Amino acid sequence: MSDPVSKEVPTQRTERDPDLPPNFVEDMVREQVAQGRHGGRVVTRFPPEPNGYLHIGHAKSICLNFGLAQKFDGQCNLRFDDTNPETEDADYVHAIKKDIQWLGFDWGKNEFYASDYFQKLYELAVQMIKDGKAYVDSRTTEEIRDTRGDYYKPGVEAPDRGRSVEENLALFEQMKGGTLPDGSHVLRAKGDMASTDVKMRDPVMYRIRHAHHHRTGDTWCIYPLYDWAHGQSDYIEKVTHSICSLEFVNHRPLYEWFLDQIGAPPGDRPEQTEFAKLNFTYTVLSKRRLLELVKLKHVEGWDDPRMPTLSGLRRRGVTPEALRTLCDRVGVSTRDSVVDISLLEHAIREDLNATSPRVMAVLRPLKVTLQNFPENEVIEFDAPFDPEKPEGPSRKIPLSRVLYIEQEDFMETPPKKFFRLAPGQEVRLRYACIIKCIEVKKAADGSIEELVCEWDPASRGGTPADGRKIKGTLHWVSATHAVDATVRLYDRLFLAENPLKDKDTYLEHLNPNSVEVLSGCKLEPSLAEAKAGQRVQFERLGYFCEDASTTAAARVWNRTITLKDTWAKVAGKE
RNA sequence: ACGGGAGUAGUCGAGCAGUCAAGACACGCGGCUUUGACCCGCGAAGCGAAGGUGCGAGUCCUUCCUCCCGUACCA
Repeated sequence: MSDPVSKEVPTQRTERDPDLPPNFVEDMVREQVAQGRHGGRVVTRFPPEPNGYLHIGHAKSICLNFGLAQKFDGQCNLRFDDTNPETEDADYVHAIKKDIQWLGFDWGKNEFYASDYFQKLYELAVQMIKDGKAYVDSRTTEEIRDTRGDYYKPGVEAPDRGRSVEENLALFEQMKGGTLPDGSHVLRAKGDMASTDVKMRDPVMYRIRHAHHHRTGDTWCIYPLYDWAHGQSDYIEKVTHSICSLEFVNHRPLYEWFLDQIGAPPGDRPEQTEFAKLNFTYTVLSKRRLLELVKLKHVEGWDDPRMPTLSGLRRRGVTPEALRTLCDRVGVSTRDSVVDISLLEHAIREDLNATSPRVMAVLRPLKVTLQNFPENEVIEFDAPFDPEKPEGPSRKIPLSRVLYIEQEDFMETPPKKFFRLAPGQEVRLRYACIIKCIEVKKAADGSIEELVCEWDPASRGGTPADGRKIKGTLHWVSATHAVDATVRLYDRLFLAENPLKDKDTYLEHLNPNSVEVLSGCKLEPSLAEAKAGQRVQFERLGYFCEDASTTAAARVWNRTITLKDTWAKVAGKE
């Protein structure tokens, strides 16, 4: 991440950035570092499970964890929490790594996998058994569940809880050996079946699963569960700050208890801190739901531009800078929150506004013939890519007798304050000249087919010679020079502000018009050379990004986001 | 009913007993404009409730209310 200040003044890097909201995690770490806790070290980790794609919610965690490491000269490990081979896959590993890099973070050599620690975890578990702290329970899942009790009633201890160390050791060895069927036994820690904290009622540490693991293959048939694997993995990696989302607050006592059991020294072990994860209005952020959208083909894949996944946002044209800025702005707290999607949209527009070249494209063409413009003549106008820097880079824009304007920029009987084209009205063609509509040609069905206009040769460049005021300025493209393209207009995927209000019917809130594909769009000729991934602003329309599927013969652009449209708001009220 | 979290404007979110309760987005009004964009002004809007302790309370105490999480051999 660009952080010129910390590079120039490294000694101040741990101070609060006055331009950004402070957050309690950073404040906590700063204080601990000042006190010399963990020897002043800061080691965080981002622990994705490779069973789905990363989404914008993960971006907050990534920014927090990697950001902390940067601010405090520490380290952030990328650790794949791959303890459930039935749902995980190497393809996800690749996608996740690509997304993190795209977001702008680098884990260097610190790429780890929970599966790297299977042997170590196993040895730790054996020690637990030897210490009389764990036992093999040979009942069914149902029996175990039925005896766990509930919120008001304590659980009852398992009959197998009293097995001897030798018997437990032998049984656990058999579980690992591969001769026992899935589900026949589990290894449980001896917690407290009477605890009011249900999580402490003899938590399961290992289960038998004869499943192929994407990294360890068939080496193991017993797999550790989250509560056992996660904390110990943090400890093995010497993580100092294990930051996770609010739903894990309930796990913290167990997290600490397991660390106690394996003898992790109180002064030198990872500490779990929870924060509120990111949620947005009109958005669904849960891997399970996102997977569902993909499988049910409501979208075209994990990287469909309508998806809130990092790969979808990338394809849509959103910049990593915008996402990082957004994460900084929303702050970090312990309060369940749902951020207004407009905050994201603003961050996207803000960055794109500062970085996108301006070009012209007509999405829904309306033919305009300049009656008094000489046939076969072409006039080229110089137009800067950044209108705020007129002397900067520019391109030539050709004007000829026939051109296209946007259909919605003409109205036969315009309402008040319609600063666009109408019969008898004048309007400016951006960077070119003033034109006046003198005739409307219609098809047999009454639809408008073509506009006949007159241009004012004395207004070259768009400035009328007599200084008369021209309120409206339209974007346009010369017909003979236009580059044809397909443009996909994206809108929000869900119509409801809170699509998951009723989790069973959330698909009913899917926006049937979340994508509109327009073909025959007319791009200005400078875009003939554009490459996939190129981001631009089509003036007066919005920010667009050339899609990965584009070819010279079939150009495809995606609309990242529209420009704010005050006129639409005004017109909509009438 | 049990355990654990959390309540500051429409949405996020500063504030940690003592200026008129930051800032951002959204919203409204106005200005500027060869993008009805950007930008620049201005405005409306808030401490979940009730008690209590302080000269003084979002800030401390008590009670109440509301919301979230928790009984997976998922993470």
